[in-house]
Amino acid sequence: MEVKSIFEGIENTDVLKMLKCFEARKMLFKKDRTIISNIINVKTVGIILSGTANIIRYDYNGNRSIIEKLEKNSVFGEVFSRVGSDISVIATSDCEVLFIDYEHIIKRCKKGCSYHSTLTDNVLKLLSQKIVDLNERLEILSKRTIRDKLLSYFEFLASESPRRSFYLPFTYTDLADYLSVDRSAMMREIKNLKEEGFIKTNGKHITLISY
Amino acid sequence: MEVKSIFEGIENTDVLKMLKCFEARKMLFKKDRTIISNIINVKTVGIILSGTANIIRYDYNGNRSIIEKLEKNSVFGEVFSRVGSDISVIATSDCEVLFIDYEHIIKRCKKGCSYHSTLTDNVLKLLSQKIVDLNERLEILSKRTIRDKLLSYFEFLASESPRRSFYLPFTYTDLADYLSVDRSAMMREIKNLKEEGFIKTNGKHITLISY
DNA sequence: TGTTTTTTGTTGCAAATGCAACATGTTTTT
DNA sequence: AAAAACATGTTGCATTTGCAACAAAAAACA
Repeated sequence: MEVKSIFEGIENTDVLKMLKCFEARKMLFKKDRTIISNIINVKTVGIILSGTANIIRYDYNGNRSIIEKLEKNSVFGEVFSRVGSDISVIATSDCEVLFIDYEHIIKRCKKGCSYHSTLTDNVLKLLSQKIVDLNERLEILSKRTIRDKLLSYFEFLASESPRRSFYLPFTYTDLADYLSVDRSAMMREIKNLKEEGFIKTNGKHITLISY
Repeated sequence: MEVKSIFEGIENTDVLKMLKCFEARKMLFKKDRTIISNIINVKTVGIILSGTANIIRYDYNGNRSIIEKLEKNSVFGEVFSRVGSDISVIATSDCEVLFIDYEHIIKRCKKGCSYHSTLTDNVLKLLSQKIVDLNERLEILSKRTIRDKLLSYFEFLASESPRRSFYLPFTYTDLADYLSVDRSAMMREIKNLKEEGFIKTNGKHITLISY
């Protein structure tokens, strides 16, 4: 079910041909650099080949929201956002990004590249995965209280690892932006959760206590 | 860019052949009936052919969340949700739904149906559209206050119509569940917005005032 | 290494929100 | 047409949250 790479099932030699046919561009970004900003408005899809990045947005109050965490094989682009919403994508580690024009993916290749349809299938899987991720995020944000948002997200992180413990994949400051809540209020709630025996923390290592 | 239907670009006679090849099932649902519930766990994708539906979830406090509003050509299914999140899809009007096993869409057709790839392209577009919708929803839910959530959603509705006025596509009770906030608190905030001259309302008809 | 920047941890206070409980109005059902 | 079910509108009050401001710890940098 999982697709390991957008090129899965395609021979290396064909990959190179395809990249040319698609006019794909591979670019490198250093940590903290902007990958795309709201200024660019091309129908281009980006695929993270290595490294990590965040999709972020600032509202008019200056509040930052981390819309999405991107990692290897994550897909992003203006095509997926409504016009008018100004988001940017910032590298959180050095990354390699492949850009392909959306039209090349959507339209059948006139030259009849034999592997085009394999790639389309792979993109389909990556998009499905993205939908799963967005739904996960929605489930968290639709919780009404900070406590429930925290527990919901922690539960998700814990489910990824065998024990009920895990490392926070970002700083507490970023976590607040990811949950769309005030940081100090979130810290207060984390303290409450500790005092009430729901969690234990040691820096970014968190353990869920099952009563 | 917009795909009008999952069958766009495919001849009527081919559509019928394809439906057979895919083992697609068309089903009818009366208003308020459950289309899928958490009990079913098949890797099946549903496509709304006509009518409307909501994806909803109840949390352990009994709070209902409207996760997503589905209309013609909307795509939904368990494949798009993380396991363990128990969502259901409820028809909000009589609807026709087409079910296709995810595998049939993802995998190349061995029989070489000539139009299989056209359908894959169409599904790709529908999924892209779904991602746009989910991002829209995320943008709203990531707002920190009820006021900002309301304005953000109203702005979206207004952008769809030429004037800065529109009809709420659901009841105020449902709106609260869509924004994931308490209904009475939301009503209070709507009153405030009216008193402060940001909006005018007449039942479900709302006008944004541009100062 | 020492300096600067960022992150974590905390608190008081004002504002926003959820909750409970109603009254009233509207729609659906029998 | 009456009854039942649902939606809208409102309020007081307790709780939660955001905001501002600060100290201490940790990390990044020069």
